[in-house]
Amino acid sequence: MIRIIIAEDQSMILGALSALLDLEDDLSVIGKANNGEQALKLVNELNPDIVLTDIEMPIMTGIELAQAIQKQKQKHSTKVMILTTFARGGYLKRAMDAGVKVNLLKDSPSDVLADSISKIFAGKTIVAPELVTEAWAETDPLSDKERKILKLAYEGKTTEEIAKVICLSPGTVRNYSSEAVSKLEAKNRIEAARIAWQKGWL
Amino acid sequence: MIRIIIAEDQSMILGALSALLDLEDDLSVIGKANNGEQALKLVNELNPDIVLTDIEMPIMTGIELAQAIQKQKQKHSTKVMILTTFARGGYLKRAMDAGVKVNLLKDSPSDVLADSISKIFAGKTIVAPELVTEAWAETDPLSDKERKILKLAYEGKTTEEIAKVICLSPGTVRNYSSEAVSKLEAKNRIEAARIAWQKGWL
DNA sequence: TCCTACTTATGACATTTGTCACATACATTG
DNA sequence: CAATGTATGTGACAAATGTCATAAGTAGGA
Repeated sequence: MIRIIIAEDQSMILGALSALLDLEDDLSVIGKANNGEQALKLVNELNPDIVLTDIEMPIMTGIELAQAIQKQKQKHSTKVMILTTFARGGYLKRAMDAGVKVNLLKDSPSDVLADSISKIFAGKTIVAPELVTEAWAETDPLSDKERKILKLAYEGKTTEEIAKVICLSPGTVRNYSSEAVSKLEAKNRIEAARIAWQKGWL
Repeated sequence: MIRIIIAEDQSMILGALSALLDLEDDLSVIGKANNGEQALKLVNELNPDIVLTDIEMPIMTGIELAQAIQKQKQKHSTKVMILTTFARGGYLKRAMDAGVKVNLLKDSPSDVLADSISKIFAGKTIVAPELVTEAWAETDPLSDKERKILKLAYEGKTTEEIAKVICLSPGTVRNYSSEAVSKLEAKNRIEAARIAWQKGWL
């Protein structure tokens, strides 16, 4: 019997996933968490065979969770598997297109889980964390100030107001905002803010 | 046996939900759609008992779907049920106006969901308690054009682009946007868009 | 029919943004 | 020290946005 902990912030999915996986004969969901932090705690308490985690979660992301577990691996033998979609751009997609076998952990527990997952969700798969860190490396090009400025601009604040909030001159605020716009290849700061927002950078 | 169609743009949730509901003895998921348009087509083909839909979807939102179904209700007896993550004031009112029978949050446990479905089937109306407090929020003061303009502006589109999309002159677009700004007592169209968005008017 | 309301449009003007070239100050490093 | 880099600021100009007065066309009601 493979003992599993699931981490996923949307409780609808969390509930559904655990209910469905529990139906499988050789799988048992022994813990559920809404973010990486909770999951980490559960891992240390329960020492499961596998942690199945989403990537985007508040407080502690799936990637951070994977790293934390990796760091203390002498304490337990838990493997981290990341639940993801093919649809994402970048490295992972290219790897998939080239027919690379994504499930790097070639042991039977992860295979069983992978099978179950693909049975349940078409188009979904689980992968080893090492892969995803590469794939997710579309890093935020924004500086700290740029990020803050976009955020405030997206709330409808004027340049003056933004300047006051972050203690810079209005001119400098415009310089940074202009920088951000060109980095994100947007037409104006609103579009830039939207792009950054969608990528989860704000 | 209650026959259900599900509309939801996140395929993860779509899959989980339908698998889960299919487990119930008295429920049968007969169709899945990624947006309101697909759902509407399926409704007309399959005449289900219940459509379970998300609100925010591309092409056609859940509310628009509800309105479309309400409009042709003599053709079929389908009931609409809305499942949403973020309850923003104004949603409920619009949903009710469109004859929706239920509003539920996505993080209600799934047995509650299944339970609700049966009740809806029996003709009852259910609303998530979280929504009731916001239920009688102010009515949307925006005209149709104003709403559309704010929406597009919030995506970072320029006046010119907006004008092209909705087939008006740039000058008129600016007039409407100015109108909207003063109606919502905002400083500029971005702030106006944000206000409207928060109230669930976009 | 006339009146009114609504939609769409224009022009003029002020304000806000976007862009760029260029300073100034400060810290780091060779 | 001199050289370099980074954060910040200024000024000037172009472009986009916000505001307002006003007008043409259209539809509906009295």
